[in-house]
Amino acid sequence: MREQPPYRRFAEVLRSRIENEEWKPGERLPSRAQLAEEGGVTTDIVRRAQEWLITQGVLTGRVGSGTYVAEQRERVRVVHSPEREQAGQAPFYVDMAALGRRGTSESRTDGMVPATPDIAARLGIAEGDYCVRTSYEYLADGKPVQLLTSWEPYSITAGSLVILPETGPLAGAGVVRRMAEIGITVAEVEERPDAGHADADEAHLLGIQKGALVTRIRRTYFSDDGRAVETADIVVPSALCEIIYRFPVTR
Amino acid sequence: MREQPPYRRFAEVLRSRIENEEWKPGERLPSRAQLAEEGGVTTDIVRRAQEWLITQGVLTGRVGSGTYVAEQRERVRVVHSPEREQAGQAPFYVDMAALGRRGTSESRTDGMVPATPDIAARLGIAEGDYCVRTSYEYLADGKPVQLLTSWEPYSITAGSLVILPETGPLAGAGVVRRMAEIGITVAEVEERPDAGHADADEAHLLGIQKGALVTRIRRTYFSDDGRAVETADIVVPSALCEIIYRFPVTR
DNA sequence: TCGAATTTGTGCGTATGTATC
DNA sequence: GGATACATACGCACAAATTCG
Repeated sequence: MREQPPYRRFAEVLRSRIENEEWKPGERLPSRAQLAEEGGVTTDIVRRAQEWLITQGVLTGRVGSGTYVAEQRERVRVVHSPEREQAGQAPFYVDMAALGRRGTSESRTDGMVPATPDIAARLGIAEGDYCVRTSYEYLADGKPVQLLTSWEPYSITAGSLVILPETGPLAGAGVVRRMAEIGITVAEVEERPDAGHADADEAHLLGIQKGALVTRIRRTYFSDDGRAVETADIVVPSALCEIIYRFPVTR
Repeated sequence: MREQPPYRRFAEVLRSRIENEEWKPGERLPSRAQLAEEGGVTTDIVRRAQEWLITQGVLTGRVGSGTYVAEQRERVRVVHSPEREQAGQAPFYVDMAALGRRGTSESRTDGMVPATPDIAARLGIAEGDYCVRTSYEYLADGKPVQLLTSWEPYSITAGSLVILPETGPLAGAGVVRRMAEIGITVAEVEERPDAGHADADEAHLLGIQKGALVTRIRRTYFSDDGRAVETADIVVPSALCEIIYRFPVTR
């Protein structure tokens, strides 16, 4: 085993000082100049050590302010299972109720937008066909933990009371319940998770570091006649949410 | 919108030259010195541009050899659904059969190992209790696409013929089938996907870039009496595999 | 209210390491 | 074994954001 470079050695020094609670979660570390001085290294070594610990989730940096010990918020467990989908409310609220947390959301319907090639393929409609797009920010105990953007084909809900997902008596009821209202039975759900990094906007909305690991889920609901009735992009930050799929092994 | 830095501008130059098929997938680019010369930039700008395109999946670097246009292999679709689990073979082979590809695997049983705290918690056994650990490398048409390490409590399979997963007549049969052989009914599966990066070993085994995005799945099978009978760590590289969860919305 | 000082973040060039041919 | 090519580490300069007087 070869020797560790200076910045990694200094990172371990910082890590052990944090583990000894010299600085507690949420507290600010001394400036790079001070740490470099007392550690007998250059400020650049300190910077790289902090960079490394930031990617490890030990520290967080705030430009112009300082470097802080990361507060490890408990990860919210969201369980994706057949049972969760059948409740008369959006899946996220089912999860929060199960955890004894207060689940809320802020939504903004962007109105009708033409389908991009990707969205058209996922919904099985023609490119340019209109969809109702809605953006959500899901909060657990008031803190954001997930982002979601959904698209519904205009042709399905046109003229009905549920055309706008988050207005009227069925706000927050979830796709399954809302579609049932207009005579459509949602029978199946498909989720395609993929690893990715948070962009600047997502990081800002979620209160996490830019570039932090996220799971992006492309979810599509299908009716009993096989038509796609809704598709959504879900951003699940690894630091805040734990995703669990649970289903039976049929026999 | 502010101006792009030089390395990003040069990255776009390279990207457009690749899109114009000046260099085709799998081909080697000129050396950094040559690209820098003809582009009127420093070799460092070329290096950063290539680094950026590597993270974007456009290029791959091979130390000592050169920088190559990435060959975008078709992503293998692995569908995690209740139905897939009931077949009498390992889930991966079911996927490959559905895709018309040749699914194979290489495995190595490490024998009995004491359970780490994490594994013990997942299997509901005491820390230090013995498990049979087995490592797999799954191949599609001979190329590696997934890594898997499984742990089974020794207490469950002790004395039976299925104690070693990949020997005997039930090699490759999958956990559900093997447990059935010793009178245990596997009733439920739980999967916890999380975003991550490939370490050097994983990258080497999978033939991908170190640090490439992967989804790590912690999978556990439960018997009908609620006991955990197997748990596994699965590494799914984003560039090679597309994960799909599909299940009914029960009613 | 505003501006200067402080602190973190980004970009770049050089030197060195390491794998390949 | 030498030459070549990419990868890593480091130091410096400057930009961006915040803080505080």
